[in-house]
Amino acid sequence: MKPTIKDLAKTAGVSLATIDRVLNNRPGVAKKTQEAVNHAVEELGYQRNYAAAALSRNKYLKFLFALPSRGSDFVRQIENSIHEMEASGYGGMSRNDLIYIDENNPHEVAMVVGGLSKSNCDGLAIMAIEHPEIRDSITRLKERGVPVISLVSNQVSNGISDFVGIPNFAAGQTAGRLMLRFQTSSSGAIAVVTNTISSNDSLERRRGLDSVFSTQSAHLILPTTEHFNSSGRAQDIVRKLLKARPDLTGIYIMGSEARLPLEALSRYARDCNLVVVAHELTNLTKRALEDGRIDALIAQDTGHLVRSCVRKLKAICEQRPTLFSQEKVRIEILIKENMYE
Amino acid sequence: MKPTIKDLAKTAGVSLATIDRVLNNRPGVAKKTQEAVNHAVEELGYQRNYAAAALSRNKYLKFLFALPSRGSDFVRQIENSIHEMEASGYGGMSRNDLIYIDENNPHEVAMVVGGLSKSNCDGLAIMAIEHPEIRDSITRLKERGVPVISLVSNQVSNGISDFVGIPNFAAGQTAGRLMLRFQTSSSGAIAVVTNTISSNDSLERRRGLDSVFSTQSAHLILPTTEHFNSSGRAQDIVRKLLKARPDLTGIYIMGSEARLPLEALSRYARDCNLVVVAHELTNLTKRALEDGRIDALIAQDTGHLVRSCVRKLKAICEQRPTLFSQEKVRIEILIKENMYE
DNA sequence: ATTTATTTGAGGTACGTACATCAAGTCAAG
DNA sequence: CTTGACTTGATGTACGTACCTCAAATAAAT
Repeated sequence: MKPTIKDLAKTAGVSLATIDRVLNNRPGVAKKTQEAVNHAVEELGYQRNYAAAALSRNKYLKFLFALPSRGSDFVRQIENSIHEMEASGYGGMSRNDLIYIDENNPHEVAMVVGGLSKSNCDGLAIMAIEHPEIRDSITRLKERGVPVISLVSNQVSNGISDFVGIPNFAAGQTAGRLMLRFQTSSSGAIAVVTNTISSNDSLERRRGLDSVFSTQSAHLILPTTEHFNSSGRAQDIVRKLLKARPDLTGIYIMGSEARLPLEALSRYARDCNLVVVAHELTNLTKRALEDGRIDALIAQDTGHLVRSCVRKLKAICEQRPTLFSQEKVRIEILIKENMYE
Repeated sequence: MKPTIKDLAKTAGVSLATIDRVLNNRPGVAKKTQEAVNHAVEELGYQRNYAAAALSRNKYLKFLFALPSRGSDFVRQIENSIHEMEASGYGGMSRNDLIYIDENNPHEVAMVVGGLSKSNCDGLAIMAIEHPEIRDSITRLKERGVPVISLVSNQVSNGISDFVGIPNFAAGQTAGRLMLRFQTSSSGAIAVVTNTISSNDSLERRRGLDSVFSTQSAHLILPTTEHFNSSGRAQDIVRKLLKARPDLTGIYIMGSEARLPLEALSRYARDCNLVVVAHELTNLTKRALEDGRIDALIAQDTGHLVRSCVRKLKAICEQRPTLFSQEKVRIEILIKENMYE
C-alpha cells in the first residue's frame, strides 16, 4: 500500500489539515512544521495520487488547440488525434477543444489569442508562424495566467519546456544526412521546397540541412522556394527547377505540407531519379513512401504530440512535474520498411 | 461536465445499483434493462472515469516484469525505465516489480513462471527466448487467470495483442534497407551477428533482412553467427570474418546486445570501412553512433515499452479497451543527427 | 393461491484528495 | 493582562465509482 496523507499526518505528528496546507502551498504554516511534513514525505516516499486529487478538485480543465484553418493533411492528422483522445477518455478530467486560426493573418490570430482568458481557457496549445503580433499576444495571455505551449513550430518567446514537437534544427540535419547517404553520385544539386519560411520550423530545418551538407559534401543546396499552399506555384517551382538544373539529384520537401510539391513532382519529374525526403506521415505521404515517390520521411507522432500537450498543460495547472522522458518527441525516420499501420 | 453514472440512471430510468450491475457485468439484470442502460450510455456518450473507478476499487495491481538476469545494456535500460515509472507515480494504482530469469535455463524460467498465481501477481510481462517449456508455463499461467505479455521478443503462443515491442520482421527489413542504401559499392558481403538465434526476435529480424537483400541486390548475406554473450567468441567471429571475407562491406549486429560485437570490431576492424547497423539505444551504442562506429541504430523506446505493458495489463485486469494507437511501438531509426538526449 | 426465482431499488461505506469553516491553541507586542 | 496575529486541529462535504446488504417488487412455475 502506498502511503497516503493520513500516513503523512501520523509520521509528521500533525493533522490532516496541516498536511493539506503544506502540500498545496497554502499560507499559515510555520517553517518548522513545513520541514517536518517534507521530511515525512521523504521518509515515506509519499507520492500524491493525482487521479484522486483531480477527482476531488472536480474541475474540468479546458484546453484549446489552435490550429491553422487552411489545414494541411498533417494538421488534419493532429485534429484526428485530438478527437481520438477525447473519444477514448484519455484526457481524464480535461476537455480539449479546437479553434482555427488563419496562418496568413497574424492580426486575426492575435485577436483570437487576445480574447482568451482564465475564464474560458485553462491552457492553449498553438501552432502558428513566428510573428511579433502573435508573439506578443501569447506573452500577454501567459501574463494573464494561462499556460501556453507552442506546437510543432516553436515560438521563440516561449521557453523550451513550452514547446511540443521535434527539434527542428536536428530534424533538418537528419533529413540532410539521409539525403546525403541516399545519393548515388558524389555531386549534384539539391532543391528545397516549403510552404512558407515564416515558420520557425522551416527556418530551423533549413539551417540543419545546410549544416550537414556544407561540411561534408560537394553537393549544391539550392535556395529555399516557397509555394504558399498554391498548387500552381508548386508546379511552377518544380517545372522551372527541372529545366534550370539538369544536375538535380534530390529534393527536400521541408514544410509539413507535402501534397502540393509531391503532386508537382508526379507530374513533371516522373522519371528523374531524385532522392525525395519529406516531412510528416499522412495518407498521402504513406502511399508515396510505399510506391517509391518518397525515399524517406521525417515525422512526428501526432498522437504523442497532443497527449504531450495535454499532460504538460495539466501538469502546469496542477503545479506538478512531468515525466520528462515521456514528453520528448522523437524525430522519426520512416522508410518503406518501418512504416506500418 | 461529463455525464456520470447518476446521469445514466436518470436517463435510463433505473437506479444506481442497476447501472452498476450493467457496467460491471454483474448478474441479475433483465435483458431489456441492460439494453436501456446501454442505450443511455450511447445517448449521453458516457465515458467511465477509470481513475475514480480504480480509486474506489482500491486494489493495487501488482505486475511483474521478468527480465533476463544476464542483463545486457538494453535490459538495464528497461530496468531503468521501470524504476523511473515507479518513482514518478505514473503507474497510478499499480506496483511493478522486477524478477530475473536465466535466459539459458528454460527449465528454471518455467519454474518461476509456474510459481506465479493470482495471489502474488496480477499480470506478467516477460522477455524470454522461445522454448516449449517456457511457452507451456505461460499458457498455464494464463489459464490460471493471470494475463501475460511477451516483451521485446514474441512468444508465438501469445496472440499479437499480447506482445509489446517492435515487429521484428519489419525491423529486420528496415535494417536491411538501410544497410543496402548506405552501401557505396553494389556488391560485397554482409555479416550478421547476434547473441542467440533461439530468440524469436533474432529469427524474425534475420528473415526480414533476407527479404530485402534477396530480391534487390547483388550483396551476399553471410550466415548468422552467435556469440552467446561471450567476449572471446565475439572476437573470434570478427577476426575470422575479416580474414575469410576481404569483400566484407557491412555488418548487422542483430541481437539487442551490441556491446561484445562492437568491442570486437573496435579491436579488429578499425580501418575497414564497414557499414554497421545495430539495435537498441544504450550509452554504448549512443557513443558509437556519435563517433561513427555505428551508422544506424534500430531502436525501441524502453519507456514506452514498460508503460505500454502496464497500460495493457491494467486494461486487461479492469476489462476495458486500450487506446490502440498509443500502444503501437515504433521501429525507430536512429542516426547521429536524430539521436539526442 | 402459493411458492420460488429473478429482477430492481434504496442506502450505506469506502477509496485519496481538495477545500471550507470554525474553534482553539501559541506567541509576542502593547 | 489584553489584544491581535499567526498557527494548528477537528470536522465536514464533495468528487465518481465500486461493492455490499437488505428489502421490495415482479414474474414464472406449481
